[in-house]
Amino acid sequence: MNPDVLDIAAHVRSRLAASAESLGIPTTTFVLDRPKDAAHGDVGLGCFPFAKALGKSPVEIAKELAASVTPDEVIESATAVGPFVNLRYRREALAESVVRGVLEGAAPYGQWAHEDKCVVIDFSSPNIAKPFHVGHLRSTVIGAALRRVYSHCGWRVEGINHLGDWGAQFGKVIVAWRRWGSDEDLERAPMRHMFEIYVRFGQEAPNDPSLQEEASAAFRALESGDDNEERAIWRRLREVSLKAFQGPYTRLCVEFDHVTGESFYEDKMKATVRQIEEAGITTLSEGALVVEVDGMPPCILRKTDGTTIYATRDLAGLFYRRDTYGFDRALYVVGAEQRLHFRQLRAVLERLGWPQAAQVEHIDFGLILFHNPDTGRWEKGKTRDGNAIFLSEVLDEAVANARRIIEDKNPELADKEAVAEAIGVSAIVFNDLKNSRVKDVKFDWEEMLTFEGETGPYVQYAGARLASILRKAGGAPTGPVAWQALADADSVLLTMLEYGPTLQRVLDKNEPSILTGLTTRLASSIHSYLREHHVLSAEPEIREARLALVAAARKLLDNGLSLLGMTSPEEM
RNA sequence: GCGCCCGUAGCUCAGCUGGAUAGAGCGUCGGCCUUCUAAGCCGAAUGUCCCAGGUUCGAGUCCUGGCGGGCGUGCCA
Repeated sequence: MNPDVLDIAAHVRSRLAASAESLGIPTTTFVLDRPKDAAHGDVGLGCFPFAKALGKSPVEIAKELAASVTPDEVIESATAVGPFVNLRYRREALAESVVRGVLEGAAPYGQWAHEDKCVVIDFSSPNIAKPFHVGHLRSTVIGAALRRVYSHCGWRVEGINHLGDWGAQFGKVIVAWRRWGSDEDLERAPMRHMFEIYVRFGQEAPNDPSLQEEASAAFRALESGDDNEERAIWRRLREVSLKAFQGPYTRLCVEFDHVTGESFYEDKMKATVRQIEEAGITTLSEGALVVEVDGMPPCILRKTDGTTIYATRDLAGLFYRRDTYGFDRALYVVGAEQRLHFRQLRAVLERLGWPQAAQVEHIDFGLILFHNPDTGRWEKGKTRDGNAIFLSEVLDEAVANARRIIEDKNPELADKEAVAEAIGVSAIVFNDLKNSRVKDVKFDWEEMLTFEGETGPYVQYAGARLASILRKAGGAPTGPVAWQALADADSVLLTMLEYGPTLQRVLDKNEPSILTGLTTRLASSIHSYLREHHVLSAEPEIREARLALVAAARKLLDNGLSLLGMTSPEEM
């Protein structure tokens, strides 16, 4: 933290710890949190865990501890309420610490100090044989958010788009292209066309066994390494797809540090397999080279037909990442249906004796479910007519909705199109990041296009109101601020104070929804505050203090949203 | 069959390392725009935290066993 700005949370923690120590209380198990009832105080500490060690009741300990924490420039009071010690910040200390902390970009509000830690995040990783549909949204959006949060918190981050650009499916793609591909259609609607011929392959294969054989042969030819016809087709289709993906990535503000697909490991696979063989943990089983793992099906390294499988490529990727980046954490933002695969990978690493095996984590997330009106249930995979919903359609629909609402609510708005894009796209991102990862997401147009309540636009709207006040005031105050004037803003300030711990929890659990929740609560406290407290018409001293608060809240909201991959329009 | 995940208000979900009276949004009902954006605010009603045991001073949270749903389960990713 900026040495000029006092970190009041740390201050309270150390004051409490000092008092606790003098009473013989072990401070390792300190759990400070915000009391459920705000009337109790700003920070609470339950004394239950100390009772056994001290041989006293929690109530008694709370009383003693509260008595030993004397007020100072930060702590207004420490009171025992039953078994809890509750502290109250001095309002001016709270306001100054938070508002200056944010405005001056001090950690944890601004960039955290660089740590010598590296995280490798594998996310998005679309299969380039298939269109970029809504199913890819989750990995993309969750991974991109994690990438930014880790970076904000001082980690070195290697965000990798591990494209699905290799594997047996490309045999099918190549054959489908040879039979039904059209240059003209590929030019006009590349993803649509590739999807169509891929689907056609799936439809015709059951009636025509030669297709499947041809596909296997094509992948063998591709994997042979020769510069043959198969490779030329593969290269061309890969390029076209990659270009087509750039559209959604740009709209979603998603960036990667490396775009290295499975094909990147083509020439590293042999060495990987050899290393694992040399470790003596492989066996030959039913014609395939496998690693047996406890309580699970074996992990296959080389199929009976001699070609590799995704496990081989993921292992090659892990070897590469370890050697190249020396990661402390390796995250795979991949759907929950691949849990077994990642448990197998980790088990292989453990058998290899990797010390960092436990740091290889599958960041799993739930499925996107579609409503089936025939069964009345939510089901995996397809929409009713069997068509995949393209991500760009979803974004377009949300933007169109934003456009309609702007026309209705704020028709005078300048630059409507850009604002509609910002609102629509962010609404989709927010919708995907608002619940915990593991929950399945029900694909519901109505819910996604709702802009009221706990939604992206709700949070953006709070930011736009703040921005509007700042605009009218001509900016944030520059002179000294009468912090005590913000005594009535504690709900906003205390919520802002949670920013640091929230980011820490996002990292601990690899769970962006925790941050989404904070932005919602911050927006909510802002909306309420603005209703009760007028800024521009207040007495000069109060007006200046409130402006400082408004500037800080706006900035923090903006920071939080950009970490999530959302934009905050100045007006909406 | 086995493994893993989920089960909290009518619906969608929060609930942090077990701790204070289980909370939001949507929907319902009732208020609030001659003051900085009503995409908003305020209020009301709404609970067998799936069930049964157990551990604990204390369980929505931990353990065991059920029930319901989902995903996966050897050469797709």
